[in-house]
Amino acid sequence: DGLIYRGKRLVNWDPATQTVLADDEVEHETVQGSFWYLQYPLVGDPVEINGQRVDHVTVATTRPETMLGDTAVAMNPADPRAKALADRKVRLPIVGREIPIIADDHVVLPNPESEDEKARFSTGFLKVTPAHDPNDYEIGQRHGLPRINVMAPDGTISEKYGWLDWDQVGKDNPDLQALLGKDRFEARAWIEEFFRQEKLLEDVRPYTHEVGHSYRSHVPIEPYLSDQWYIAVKRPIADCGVPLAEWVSEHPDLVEEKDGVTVLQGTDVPVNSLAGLALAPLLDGRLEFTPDRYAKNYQAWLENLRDWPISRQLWWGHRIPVWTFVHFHARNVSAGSTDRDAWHAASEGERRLREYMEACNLGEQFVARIADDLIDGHVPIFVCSRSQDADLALDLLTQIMDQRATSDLSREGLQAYNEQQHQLEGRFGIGAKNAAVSLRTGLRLVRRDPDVLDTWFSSALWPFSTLGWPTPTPELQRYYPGDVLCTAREIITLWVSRMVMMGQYCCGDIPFSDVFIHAMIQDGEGRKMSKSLGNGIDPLDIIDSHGADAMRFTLVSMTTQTQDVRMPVEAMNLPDGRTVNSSPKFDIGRNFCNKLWNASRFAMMNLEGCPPWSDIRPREALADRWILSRLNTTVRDVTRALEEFRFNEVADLLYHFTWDDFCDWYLEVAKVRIRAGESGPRAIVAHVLDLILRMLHPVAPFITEAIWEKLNATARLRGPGGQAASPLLVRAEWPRCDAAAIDPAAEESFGALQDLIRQVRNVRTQHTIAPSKALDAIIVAAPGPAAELIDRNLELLRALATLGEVTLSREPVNAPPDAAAVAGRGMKLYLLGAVDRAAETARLTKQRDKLLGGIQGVEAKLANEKFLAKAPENVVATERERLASMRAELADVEKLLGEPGT
RNA sequence: GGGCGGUUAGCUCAGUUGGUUAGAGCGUCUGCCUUACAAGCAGAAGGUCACAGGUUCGAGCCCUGUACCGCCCACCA
Repeated sequence: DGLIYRGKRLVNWDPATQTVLADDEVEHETVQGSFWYLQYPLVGDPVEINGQRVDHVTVATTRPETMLGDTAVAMNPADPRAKALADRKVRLPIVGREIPIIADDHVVLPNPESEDEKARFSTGFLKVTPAHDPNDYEIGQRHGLPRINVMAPDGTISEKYGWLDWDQVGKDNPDLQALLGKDRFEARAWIEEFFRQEKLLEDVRPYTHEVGHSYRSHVPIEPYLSDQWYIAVKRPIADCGVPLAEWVSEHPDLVEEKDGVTVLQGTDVPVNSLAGLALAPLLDGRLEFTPDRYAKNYQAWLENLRDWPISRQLWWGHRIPVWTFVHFHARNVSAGSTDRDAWHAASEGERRLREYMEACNLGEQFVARIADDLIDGHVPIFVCSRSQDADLALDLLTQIMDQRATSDLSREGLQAYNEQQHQLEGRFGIGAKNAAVSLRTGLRLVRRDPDVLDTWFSSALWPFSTLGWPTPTPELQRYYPGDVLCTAREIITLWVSRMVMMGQYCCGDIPFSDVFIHAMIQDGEGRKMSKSLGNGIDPLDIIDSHGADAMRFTLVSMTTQTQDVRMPVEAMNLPDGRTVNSSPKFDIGRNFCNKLWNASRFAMMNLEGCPPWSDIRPREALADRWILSRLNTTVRDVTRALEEFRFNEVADLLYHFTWDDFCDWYLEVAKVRIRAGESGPRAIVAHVLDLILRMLHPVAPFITEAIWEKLNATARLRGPGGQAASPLLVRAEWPRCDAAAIDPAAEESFGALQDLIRQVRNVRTQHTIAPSKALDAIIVAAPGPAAELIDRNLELLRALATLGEVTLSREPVNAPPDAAAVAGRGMKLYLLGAVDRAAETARLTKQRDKLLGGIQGVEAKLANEKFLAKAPENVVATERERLASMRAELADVEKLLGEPGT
């Protein structure tokens, strides 16, 4: 579609790894640098400005070493000195090159008072180095300045990479000779020293600024003139495979016409450009981010996108499927010929190449493009392969050979290589490498492009290339598009946007509809984890120290909607003797997995031969109704949290349901009843554990799968529809909430029992009564529901509160002497034999004070007429009820305080 | 320079349209090897919700401002 082109541009060059980087692969770091003030002498007579004799201009720079490539000095046309100085020339020190003073609006006028830091540091004169600075490149284009590249790709000073006037300025210049081969930072020091000695260094001022660094090597980026492949991201595509006409008519509010092009509203992004294809699904709501604030990042980036350089000078990666040809015209177009001749020859070459490819039935499968640079005085023709037929496979094999040093090849390998070369020549009628020019086409294959694709280009294809694209495989049809992408915010632009872009372009649809952006883990001090700091955690070490499920559970429980989470890092000794970075955070997951395992062991010990869950009806026991109510509430809430990407809530809900409700309460109740010979609790234990495992499986896959296997064998589980459960948990159905099982009355009643039990336990602690010592008790409960509740659950109370003889009285009784008492929800419990009066008084007093505090608060609220007038009725009613119940409770407590026992 | 997130118990973090006396895990204190589990059980202590204003009957939550920590984006004179 003509979207890929080749261009000589200033790129972000990493001199350490010697590759180009995209804009978003550049990391900006604050650097303590300097401003150097360099004097460039005027050529010819001095000028008078405001009565001052001026024989030089002073430029300010943060990078003195680039002065070797200066081709102009610029000043603002509004500068009062411009009249006298514009169109004069200066002589560049060291180099001796005479360069013009030009006028350009870009130059910031000096102003020591300004808030703009640049204005404070500016002298009004800007050295212009088009080959080594992006701004200067622009100025150079505006003024037709030469681009003199003074550096080699490794960042050393070199005359070999485009130092256009080297023959004039360098040949007999000992200073420049001395600079050759010096690293850019050595050259900086050398040049500073030169200016100092020549009394041309006016000043050096400290300056803090942002400098781009390579995300790979972390060395400062060098803006470098280089040939690279680009993708045009805002170029309209004639037929982009997406039904855009309908989309435009359905979303008139999202588009506008600009210069005859349909662009997205408020942008210069054509709807049928790559950027437009990625942006439209966000604007129309098909693509959603969670948390949604990240959508803004995505949008802003795409709206301001510049063409994407996709070639990289690396070893690993998809090799760019491009061959370079040049055409040798009969008239021997060679060095010295005019551009026009070269272009003509290339057009001729392209025509003949097309003809030739058509004759070989390859015409449909290749695209040729003419680029604007020369090879040996010839305009090259780039051929990009699009197919995977036998001929191309042959090429590919050849190219794989190319990538190895010949010395690495075995004799057989070398022979095979040569054979491939011959076959290639035979098929194309042209030489593959060092081969003669084809007489038939006049074309010479110069080389296969040695570059590879940007890793993010390859990664952009991931959602469909992994499924066999472009072949319409069953996998592709089944799994593309997908649903959710879960990733980190740092690659929203690098990866997410490119996947959407390529998915739209190549498959006509977005690869996923939801993007979940999780937090980034930092160390305990809020720093990014990094190899150089040594504060990172290796997941494989955590698997050794805590286990895979423990790690996963902990990470899920940390996955909130926030931007960062901290994880304290601690060294830890492993049993095998290694010391690794770990974190106490993972204890959460480990302890929980352990708890689950132990609870399952208990269940398994009791489930042999238990009746199937579906046979246990009706379920009358309070504890059963309670745990089933809690279970179904949990199913409902976990499902909802999962659907809304609130992962920490999923982990939290399951943690507390499993540990608090199931283990601490229901299993304790079940123990008592199972020992008493009841079989109901066994089936319910199996059922609850079953659903816990199903819900927990995504968060702790290994341990749940292992337990499930045993549980299934023991308890013969059923699916929600009553059918036999899948033999593997990973394939088992997600539980459904049984709304009918949610039972607020049961939760209320069981809550009352829990309250009572907890209070008794509290009394025991306060009175330092040995936990094993059973105490007798008298419970007073009003006839009706309260008495029923106690009556039906006496055994349970005895077991969980470690009580001995328990008497239930439906009538008030006189407080027994030497009894502690607890009260609540219309019940009173006298704990006989708790004799510590001081402790009892302290406990009850504390309870009373707490109640008094609460009552005061509510009373104040209800005394406020504005509250009564303006607050919703139900809120007022709730407050009234609260007050009543707290008063009743207070009355009980005060009565107990006044009783002889205390 | 532009944008965003955070500041809640000693530590790490929840807190869903503003509505009981703000929660969890770890740590701390007390007592327990109770035949699933001491990596556990039971009980307890611990908070001026960063600061200053404002809106409201009512603010951890909404608004304004300040401070500090951190992240992202932006062409390095």
